[in-house]
Amino acid sequence: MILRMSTLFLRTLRDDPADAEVPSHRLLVRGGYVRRVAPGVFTWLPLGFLVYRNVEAIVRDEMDRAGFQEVHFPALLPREPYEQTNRWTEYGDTLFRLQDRKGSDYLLGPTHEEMFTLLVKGEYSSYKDLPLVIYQIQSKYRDEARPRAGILRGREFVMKDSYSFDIDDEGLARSYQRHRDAYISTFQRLGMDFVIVSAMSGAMGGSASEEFLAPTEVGEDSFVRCSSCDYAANVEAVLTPAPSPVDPTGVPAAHVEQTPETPTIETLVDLSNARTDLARADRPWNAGDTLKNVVFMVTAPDGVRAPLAIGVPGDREIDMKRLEAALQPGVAAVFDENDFAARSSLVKGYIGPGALGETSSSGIRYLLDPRVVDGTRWITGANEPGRHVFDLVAGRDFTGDGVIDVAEVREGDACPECGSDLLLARGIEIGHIFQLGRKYAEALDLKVLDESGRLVTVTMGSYGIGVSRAVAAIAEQSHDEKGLIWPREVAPADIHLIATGKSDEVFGVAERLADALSAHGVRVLFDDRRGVSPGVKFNDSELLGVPTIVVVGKRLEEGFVEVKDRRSGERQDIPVDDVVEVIRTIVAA
RNA sequence: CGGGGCGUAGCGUAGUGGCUAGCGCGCCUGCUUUGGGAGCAGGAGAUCGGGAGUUCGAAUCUCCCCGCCCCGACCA
Repeated sequence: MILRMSTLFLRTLRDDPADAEVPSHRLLVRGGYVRRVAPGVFTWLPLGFLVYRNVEAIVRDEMDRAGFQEVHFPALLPREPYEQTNRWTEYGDTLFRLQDRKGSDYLLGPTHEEMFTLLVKGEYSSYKDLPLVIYQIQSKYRDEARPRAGILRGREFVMKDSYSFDIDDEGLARSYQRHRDAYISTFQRLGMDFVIVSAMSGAMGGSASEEFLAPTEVGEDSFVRCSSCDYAANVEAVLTPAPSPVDPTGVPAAHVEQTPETPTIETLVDLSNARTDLARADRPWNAGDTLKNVVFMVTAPDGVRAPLAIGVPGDREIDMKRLEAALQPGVAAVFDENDFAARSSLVKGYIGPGALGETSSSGIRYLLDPRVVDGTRWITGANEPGRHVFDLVAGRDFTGDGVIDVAEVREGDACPECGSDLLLARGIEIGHIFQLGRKYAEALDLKVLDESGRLVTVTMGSYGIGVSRAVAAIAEQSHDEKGLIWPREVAPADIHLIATGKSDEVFGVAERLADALSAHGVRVLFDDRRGVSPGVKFNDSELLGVPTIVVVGKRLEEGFVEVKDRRSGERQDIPVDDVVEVIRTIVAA
């Protein structure tokens, strides 16, 4: 393959596009790989499409190797199946909806659980047909509230989604593991740095779930990994280990104190330390000694609203993402002025356990952070303006209605597996595998006959890879200040051959070199443009990011061609006659 | 949906009521140049996001609408 830059449909930009912030977006646009068509909607140009297809080919190859079978659904789907699983409603504004000329409702598929389930239902009816895994690589549509970062988060994107169908949980576990293994090989071949983290299964429902994240600063997902063991989890799924109960013997009885003008944790701590009668003997009070009670209004999918109070140590905020994940499919919003006005027992800034709990006068469900174990003593609200209660002991003086693990996760928190420090980082979600279970099979009545002739509901798994997103994630992980640096497996070409100079000699040698390499299966991007200055060609080659750059130019007089490694910058002069062999070796490595 | 920023040629931008909307990149023609985004000369390319209004006169002021970017909310 020879791509000639003299005729290639490509225009690189000297300036960064004004609307691109993250490196992958900036470089993919500057390098002429993609162009924006509409918010979150992009066109792949020739070089970009080559990279995209390489990524897609690797994903497909690994699926096929695993024994999975490819199908292809339409992107345009009817409303009915999504009505049956309630997702026509649950997906909300994110769903692209449209109508045909008769006024019938359609949608552009955001994901295809329903369609796969119905397809299998229509064809299979026996346990002998299972297990089955089918997949597709298809454009997905989600009307995101805020598309961002170029193709990293678009409204149209390509996803590989597969679905497994098994008769029992053991089978599902095996299908899940086959995907996990296939994903590991896939991302390794894509040349990506990735971590596998425990995840919440989210809106899809289901149980076991892991995400494949590409660590990078621009990632939208936060995750932790342990500094010593191999524990890793999305922050939404991090488990906070509960400390052992403390013996409260010797802690004075709870006592209410006047604490005027202390509606915040900070003012409360300051006042407690400033008052000699309240100060601790051994050390100053700090925010972690206080118990902060935050009230939310939770809206269930059926629209029913109920308040929920959560008690966390005062030095921690509640992480809204963790809260949302814990409350799925309910949605939480912080109490607003109207909510407070309707609940006179709640004194904003001074809410305490005394007014909370299902058996209390308010009847508000009250859940506690795992750190609030029996015997721990707290300073907390006394449910009257300007008053707090001191030495309130969990288990002795108050109890919650349960535990909820939604406080913010911080670097240095204890690993739930081994207790070492957790490290916090960000990543791009490039793959997600999870065991759906029977949610969709039940909703759409997918059953097969088992060995004893009884109808049993099939159990399913769902597994996605963001194919177009992976292109951007690779760009994000693999670039420098000059441009992109593609891993060879996904690069648009193996070598970027530059002919530079005036002489026909140089161009003639380069032509013959391009032919020879191409004949050996080396993919050549050939800068055969006449009259373009060397600086432009060098800069373009660095921007475009083909892994090996070969220059036929000045040193040809002495019989040499330069071979440069894009990533390391290392260059070597190779005698003309040896170049083909040297490059073949590099490409094969 | 809330907060902030912005919309002038393919790209990046200047221009706060007054001549024909300026510049750089890119593009076209000619000559020169050829190892780090070349030089000279000539040229094409703009309904100044859209609409309404104020005014003798609007890219510039007012109102409405549309769109983009960032942060938050939301989201496999």
